Order: sequence, then C-alpha cells, then structure tokens
Amino acid sequence: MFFYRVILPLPLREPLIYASSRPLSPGSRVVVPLKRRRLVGVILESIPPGTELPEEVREIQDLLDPEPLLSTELLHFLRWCWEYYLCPPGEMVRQAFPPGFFRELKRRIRLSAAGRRALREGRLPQEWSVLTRPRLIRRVLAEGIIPSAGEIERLVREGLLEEVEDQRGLHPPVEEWLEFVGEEPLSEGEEILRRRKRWPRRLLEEEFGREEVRGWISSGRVRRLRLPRLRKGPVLGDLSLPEPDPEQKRVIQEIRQALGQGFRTFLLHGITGSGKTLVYLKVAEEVLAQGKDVLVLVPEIALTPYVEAHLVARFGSQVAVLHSALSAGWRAAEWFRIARGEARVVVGARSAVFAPLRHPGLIVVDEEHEGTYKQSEGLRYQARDLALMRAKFCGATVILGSATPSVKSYFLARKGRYTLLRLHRRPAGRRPPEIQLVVLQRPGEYLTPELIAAMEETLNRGEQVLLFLNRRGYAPVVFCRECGEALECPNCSLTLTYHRRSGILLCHHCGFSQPAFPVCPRCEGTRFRTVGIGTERLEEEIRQRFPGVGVARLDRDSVTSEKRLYDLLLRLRRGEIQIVVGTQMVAQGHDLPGVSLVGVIWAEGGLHLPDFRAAERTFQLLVQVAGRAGRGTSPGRVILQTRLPHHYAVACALKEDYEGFYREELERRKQLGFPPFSRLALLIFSGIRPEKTEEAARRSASFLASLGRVEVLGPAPAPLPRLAGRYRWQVLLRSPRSSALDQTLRAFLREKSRLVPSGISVTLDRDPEELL
DNA sequence: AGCACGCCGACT
DNA sequence: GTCGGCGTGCTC
Ligand SMILES: [Zn+2]
Ligand SMILES: [Zn+2]
Repeated sequence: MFFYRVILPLPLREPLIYASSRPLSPGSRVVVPLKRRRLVGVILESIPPGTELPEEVREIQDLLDPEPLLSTELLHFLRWCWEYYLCPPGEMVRQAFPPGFFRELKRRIRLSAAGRRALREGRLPQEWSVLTRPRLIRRVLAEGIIPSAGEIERLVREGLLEEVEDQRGLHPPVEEWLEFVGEEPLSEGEEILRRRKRWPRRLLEEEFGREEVRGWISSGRVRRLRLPRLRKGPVLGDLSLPEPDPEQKRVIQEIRQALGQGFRTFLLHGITGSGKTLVYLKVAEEVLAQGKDVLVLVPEIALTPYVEAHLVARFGSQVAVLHSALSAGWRAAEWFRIARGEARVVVGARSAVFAPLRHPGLIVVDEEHEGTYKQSEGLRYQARDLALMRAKFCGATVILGSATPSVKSYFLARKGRYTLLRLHRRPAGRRPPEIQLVVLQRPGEYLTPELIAAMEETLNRGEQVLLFLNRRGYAPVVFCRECGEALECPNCSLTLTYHRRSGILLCHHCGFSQPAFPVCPRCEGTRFRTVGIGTERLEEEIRQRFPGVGVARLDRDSVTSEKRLYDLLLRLRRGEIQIVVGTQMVAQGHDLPGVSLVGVIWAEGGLHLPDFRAAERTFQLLVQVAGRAGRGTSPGRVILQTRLPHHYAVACALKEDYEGFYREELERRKQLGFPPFSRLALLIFSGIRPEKTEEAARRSASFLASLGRVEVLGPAPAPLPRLAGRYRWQVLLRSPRSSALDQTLRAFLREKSRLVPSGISVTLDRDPEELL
C-alpha cells in the first residue's frame, strides 16, 4: 500500500491521509471517501514508509489525472501560502483554482464501434441504443441502463463501451485577428497594424472603420487568423509598439542577463507611456526562447486590456487570459489549458499568481502599487507578495512595474533587495505637465477662480478638461434642519450619502439605502440640508456654469458596465464631451488624448483616513491623475486644489518628486514603527452583540500580550465600529520579525475556541494594507 | 462544508 | 414521555 496526504476543499486543519494500492503522483486529483461522502481532492505528497499513520486509513477510490495537474513547485508554494496566512489548506486551494477543479468530471460513455456492431447484431439489449451518443455515466446508472459502475468498467475493458474524452478547455474562446503580411503598408492603419504585429479585427474595425479593414484583407496584404478572444474592455489609444530606445535597451539587457540565474527582482519605475510594456514583452520573448514560462499579473480594475492585447498579439495562442471578468466556464477552460502545458504565457489578475504553469521563468507584476492585488475579503492574500514568493520557489526573475511604486517596494529596492531600474522617457512629443497648486480659502469652496479660468481657456482652445473628485454621490452628509443631527446608516453609524438622481440616501460602506428624504429618526423633522460635494453635484454645478458644453460623469454610479465606459470614452474622443467629472476611475490608465487640463478638486481628500497608508495612496492617486493631462500633443496643465498645500503628499505630487515623497514617508513610518519597518497582523472580531464582541477582543488581546513575543495594540473599536449590522473590535499585532507574529498567531488559533465564544467571528489579516 | 451526536421546550 | 431546535465536533 502507498499512502498520500490529500488536500480536500474543506476547512480542515490539515490534509487527510489516504491509501492506494498503486503509486500515484503528487499534483494529481483523486476521488476519496470522507464519512459517507465522495469528494475530489488533490494529492499533496506521499508519506514515507515508517511514518505513523492514523488508526483507520481509507482507500483512494479514483484517479482523475493520470498526469499531475500541479507541479511540486506549485504545491510547495501553496503550502507556504496556507502556512503564512494560517488558513486551512483546502481554503487556500479553493481560492487558488477555478471552481471546476474540485468537481468530478462529468464523465461520459458511449458505445464503441464494436459495441454498435454488437447492438445491431442483437448481442446487447435494445435499450442500449441511447448509448450510440455520449451519455453521462451518472445518468446511465440512474436510469438503470447499466446497473453498476463496475459493470461499466468491465464493458469499457472489453471494448464495447468507450469513455468520451473530457472536452474541458479544448475549445477556448477565439476571435478573428489580423496580421500584416504585405511588403509595404499602404495606409496609416496598415502601418499601425504592422507595428502591433497582430490585432483583433473587432478592434481594428472600431479604429479604422469596417470598410477600410475589409479593403486590407481583400488586397491580400493582411492575413486572417483565429486567436484567443480578448476581454471586451476598450482598447483605445495609442497602442503602437516602437523599437526600444537606448534607455529601454539597457533596461531590457540588464533584466535579460539575470534570466535563468535564480531568483531576482527588478523594480521598474517609469511613467505611463515610458515603455514598461515593451520591456515586459522583450524580456518575455527571451524567457520563452529559453523554454521557460511567463506569468503576467495585471490589476483587477485595469479596464483597458492593454497588456493582454500586446501579449496575445506577440505570442498568439500560447497566451491564456485569467480574469474575473471572464465567465467561470471560460476561466476553467483557460486554466486547464495552462495545466496541460498548452499555454505558456499567462496574463491575469490576482488569482493568476496560482496559475499552473510548469516552469515560470519570469513573473511580471504590472502596476505593482495597485491595491487590488490585495484580496480585501475572506482570505486576504497579497498577490504581489505571493508572486515574489512563487518566484523564489522556482528561481524566476520578477519585474515589478509602476509609475508610482509602493513604499514597500521602493524601500526594498533602496535597500538593495531589488534592483531599481528607471525609464525616464516620456511618450513621443510629450512634455511634462505644468502643475499648479491653488489653495482653497473659504469653507465650502470647491471651484476656485483659477480653476474656472483655466477651464475656460482650455475649452476655448477646443481641448478637454478632466475634473477629479474621489467621492461619489451628490453630498456626503445630510443634516436635519430641526435638530441638527446627521442622518446615519442604521448598520454602520456612518453618515449617509445623498444620491440625487436615484433619490436615495446610501451608505457607502455596507450598501444600505433608503428613499430621500425620510423623517429624522431623532426629532421627526422633515427639512434637511445637504453639506459637502460629490461627483454628482460637481457635474450639476459644471453644467450650470458651462451651458452648452458637453459634460459627462465617470464613476461607479454613472458607468455601470464596460459598454457604457466604452461609449463614454468614444464620445470623448469624438469631441462630443468637453468636460469629464470623475472619481478614481479616471486615474486608471484610460488614454484620454484630448485632455490638456486636469483639475483635482480636493487633493487631500482621503488623507484624513485613520490608515498608515493614507498619504501613500493620496500621493499615488495624485500623480496618476496628473498623468492624465497633456497626453496628446498639447502640453498638459494640472491644477491641484487643496487646503493643505504644505502636506508632503500634496507638495511632492505637485513637483512630481517621488524621491522626496518616499524619503518623508519612510521617515514617518520609521518613527511610528509601521511597515516596511515592522510587520503587522490585524485581528478583527465581529459579532451581533457589542459587549460579547468587546469581551472576546479583550480576552484575546490579553492572551496575546501574555505571550510576550509581539507588540499588541488594542483592543480598540474598529475604525468602522459597526459594519453591516455587526459590531467590530480589532487587535493589531506588530513585530519586526515575521516569525514572532507567526508563533503568536499560531498560539492564538490553538486557544481560539477557549478565548472566543461561538457567534463571534475572527478575521485574520496578515500584512493589512488598510486598517479600516 | 456536511453530518452526526447531544441536551432542553411544546406536542401526541 | 417523545419530536425536534441547532450548538459543538469530527472527518484520514
Ligand atoms: Zn432632526
Ligand atoms: Zn452602512
């Protein structure tokens, strides 16, 4: 007998042990019994002879993958993950792989040629004629056509029945792509296609018109091919891929030299348009040539599939796309294609860090500072950090790319752990924007004369304006005129935001909403006063101030689908819109070529949040938004309105002074003992009853403190002390050593049932990025 | 996650 | 006296 540890998709503390009469490989999925259930699990490892076994070990019932789906490198990496995040292995693996992974194949059988002959000759029962077409085994058994699974197996061995191959992943979605194959391009469109190598026909038709594209094809200068279908997001803007300039060549060369030399990390710092994608592509080409695989992580909210498009254009059907915007079926198909070794380039969001590539030689994390790499609910893993760990396990090279690197990555680069590479080039013909600070003087002022004047000038020149305000809705606070109380969410005790168009008061934290306006819950008053401004009100004001000018709003309330975003961007390109009012959605990499003025309404919004990364996020957002200005040929202008002109996050964004910001921010983090100078773990206790929740947090905190290994901050009510109807308390653990946190957390989890009554849930957030 | 085992209220 | 509530605990 052979014995194996098997991971099951259940919150079990550890993998369970099963027996098999024949040897099996780690990484294969198996069907095992658990109590009276039948479950799919994956073999983690074999157990060496002589190891003490549980009293009763049950037998593996079935092997689903004759060839392992997961490499041992990936399994070791996953083990590291569940040990680091202190979660059940099954929980980790369920997060990592598509839902179909743990579902038993829907196996089908049908009559073989011999079987059909036997049926015709009457040697088989006539009701078996339904089996000339593939039929689910379960169904065949349920219908009683064949009484038992053993009988089916016997018939398959005898060659009367045959199993129909699993179709999963054999037909990934494709679409038509065009490739320039002529001698010389005869139009600008053909020239652009030549530079991009290949491009989806759908997008080319949008760019150049259906007729023109048809002309290229009929001339024979352009060839049609079927390649993986791109996600629907808009790919607008300049996508030409030039030859690398000398600086880019040096960067590419330096990374290439590190390939295959073991784990190494590069931090690639360069503004949008400086050619980071070009670097990824050139290095990826080399990695593939060396026989290794490539993994590219992109942020979840990258609505523009820019990097995906270039990867598919260059590497064709070797590319698999894993993105949450894809349907579950598509994702599963892509995932199995990777596992079978058919795709050697994977591009995807967060969970793609677990892609079953055999030999990753390069891992790219694009826009590495993006918050979406951190899962904010459930298992709170950080995909960028995990990418580094995975690379360490397989000796891969890592490129972290960003225009505004995270403080953590920058710190590690300065310390020498990463190699810092810079791209200074601005896109062709583009000058740095002129950034101007305007101090908001009067309370309630949000459109300064300076901004208005600049807007008028810009509009008169026929150029476009982008106004940035990171707060949706009409007004963030509504006061009762009778008693002066602010209307609050009954679940979270936070102020409700007034949304005028939809006529509701909305809680931006839990989603609670009620019709506007209710009766004041305190004094039954019916007259209200709105205070403050959100994008909805800003849009309204702008419409009044600039009659006859096309104004559009770009936030989650107005842009509810990719289609609407696409339409909006298209109208902007056609000049039907002159002013865009938006939240941070506008910071995210849409190419807005006609925008020459960016107005930031309230630069320090967000700085007040009780969060050690508030300044970092503000600085990054301001720089990203400012980068939206002057992307065409006209020089850009940025106006930052603020009440805190001397705050370093604002002042450094004004000068585009990364160095200055990071130095100041690191100094503060050091003084306060926050990351990257310490490691954190946040325990969030939540429950329906406030005093029980507090009691559990107190008991836990004193237990944690009694261990004496790490600093215990709290317990304290969470910054959102009531969320979605539950009271929340938190305890923050801090230590310079990750291993000390580890031991402390493990001790806590062992004692958890003693310290925390049922009904109180505890969430662990290791390396929290928000303390909210 | 299921599913069983186990100790207290309103029913034949 | 039993039927059933779902609170704790185990699954190789
Ligand atoms: Zn009132
Ligand atoms: Zn709420």
